Amino acid sequence: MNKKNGNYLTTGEFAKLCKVNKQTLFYYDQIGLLSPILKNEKGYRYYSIHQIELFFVIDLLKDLDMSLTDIQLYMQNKSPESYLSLMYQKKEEIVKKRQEIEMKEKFIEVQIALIEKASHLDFNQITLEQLPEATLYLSRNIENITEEEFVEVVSDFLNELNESHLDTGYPIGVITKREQIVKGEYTNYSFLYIEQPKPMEGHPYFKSVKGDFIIGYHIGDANTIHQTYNRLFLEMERLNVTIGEYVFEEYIYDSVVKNHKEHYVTKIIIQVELN
Amino acid sequence: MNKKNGNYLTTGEFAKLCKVNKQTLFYYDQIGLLSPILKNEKGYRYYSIHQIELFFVIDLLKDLDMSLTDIQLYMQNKSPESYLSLMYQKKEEIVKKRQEIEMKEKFIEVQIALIEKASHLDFNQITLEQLPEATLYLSRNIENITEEEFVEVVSDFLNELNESHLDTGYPIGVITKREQIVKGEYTNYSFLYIEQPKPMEGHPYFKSVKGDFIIGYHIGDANTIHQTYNRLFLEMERLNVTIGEYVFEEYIYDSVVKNHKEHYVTKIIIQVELN
DNA sequence: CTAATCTATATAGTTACTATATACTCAAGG
DNA sequence: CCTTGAGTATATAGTAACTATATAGATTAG
Repeated sequence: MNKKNGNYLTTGEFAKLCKVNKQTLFYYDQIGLLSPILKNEKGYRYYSIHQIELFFVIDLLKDLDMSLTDIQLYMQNKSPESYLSLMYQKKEEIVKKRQEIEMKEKFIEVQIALIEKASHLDFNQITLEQLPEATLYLSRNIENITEEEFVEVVSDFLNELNESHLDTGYPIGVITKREQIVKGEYTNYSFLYIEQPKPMEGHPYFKSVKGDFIIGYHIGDANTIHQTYNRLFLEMERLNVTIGEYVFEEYIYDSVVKNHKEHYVTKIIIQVELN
Repeated sequence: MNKKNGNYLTTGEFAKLCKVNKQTLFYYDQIGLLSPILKNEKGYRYYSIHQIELFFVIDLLKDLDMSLTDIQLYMQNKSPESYLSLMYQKKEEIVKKRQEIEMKEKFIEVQIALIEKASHLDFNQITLEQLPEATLYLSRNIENITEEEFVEVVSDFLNELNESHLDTGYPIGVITKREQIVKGEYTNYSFLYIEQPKPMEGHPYFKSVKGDFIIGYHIGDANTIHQTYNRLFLEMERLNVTIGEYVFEEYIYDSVVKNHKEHYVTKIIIQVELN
């Protein structure tokens, strides 16, 4: 019996249809997950085209993070009823997975937009700008907070971002109050924030900002940031503006795109009042 | 120096934020992929919250099937430019991935609908039904075809299904011509087909069917199907209808939901002419 | 009839974790 | 101040699901 009456596929052929390595099919046969419908006396395996549907289901379940052991467990006791309940369960999982993919797609788009924008900036320029309304997703207050509290605030902050399907890709920024800045306490932050172009209605911790801002860029590690603040203060004096309620800092280039801290770039946005 | 001035996270804390095993972070540090920004004299690791963005990028790239070695290769020579081109490339990949997920979601929905429908059928009933127009995606002709040609036809058939983003989840059916059926050659098929509720315009190999059909179900292995055909012929005689041009066969229950061939169910749809 | 190409089994290697064993460090309570 | 329990560290072994390699037999094309 070689290849029988036509409608049979060898391991190599079946592997090609499944778009998978031949060894994988040997492996599946070995563990008894998917065996050819017949083996001839020489040990040659022959698959039927209908088996591709079973392979497709296995592949789907695997994609949905089901282990081969668990798949086999299902396969050993399959029935239309158990298949149906499995599919209902996997339907929920795949919806979640699709949403995650969509968030990641959005993340990539935002990253592209941000880096494109950054490449057109002159980091030596200090500008006075009137900014339109922008919405920021805020963390709880982090002033004079303990170690454990800080961890919890950050944890809640990031989890909520995830669970509410908010936009990701924007950098985590920090907000410092005027009183800290004038004391030279540049790292005594009050809030963390992430920009949200499309905020969800009725969600807490959103802050809208607009008005006049002095914008400058600090190149280098955060511990030399006072130098850049001093340059900004000089410019503010020259322009006859005074510091407003809040200062915002966000990374333009960080460890994601630069190898050395000396090349990191932080955008500093100082709220100001015109006199 | 323990935990420094607050804004540092221990390995365990950072792991929790990243939703990942602590060991994974040790491993990433070991291979130099993501190291904490500082280690104290006791070897304790301290991460900054900003490092979560780097972790997120690593996680994203990993999700898009990039190996840790390749990610590291990128990380060793990163720049805004290379990051940008990487993101453009990954954007294409994630779009493809989303489409695949969407197809699989559709597959699950179709499977649920089919099994739900099947559970309401009486497999002993033979019915004469007038079916509305249905569209079938057809393979090339497979009559008297060689082994290699058959493999290629099936391969092309399945590939096109995939590449054209056609609906999946419907079973692979077979079409047999009247002349074969009357000779008792029930396995000399002419085409493979898959139902397509929403066919794409201008696509070749689509066949629309409607009219009168005798519908019955064969329970058991394909090699005993002649028995069911005989039952169907008797019923056709009783109803005074004669066999039309084509006969369609498709699995209702197969190896995906049943363990034994004796429990497989094949739906047989015989085109008929009323007299 | 022979060479190229397929098939098979057996075994070792790989990736990215994951678990375990052992030891050190630290913060909190009695 | 001491202890206890939780956290940290390293080193090493184990795991899942392949994937590659080596060796040998079978089949097919010219």
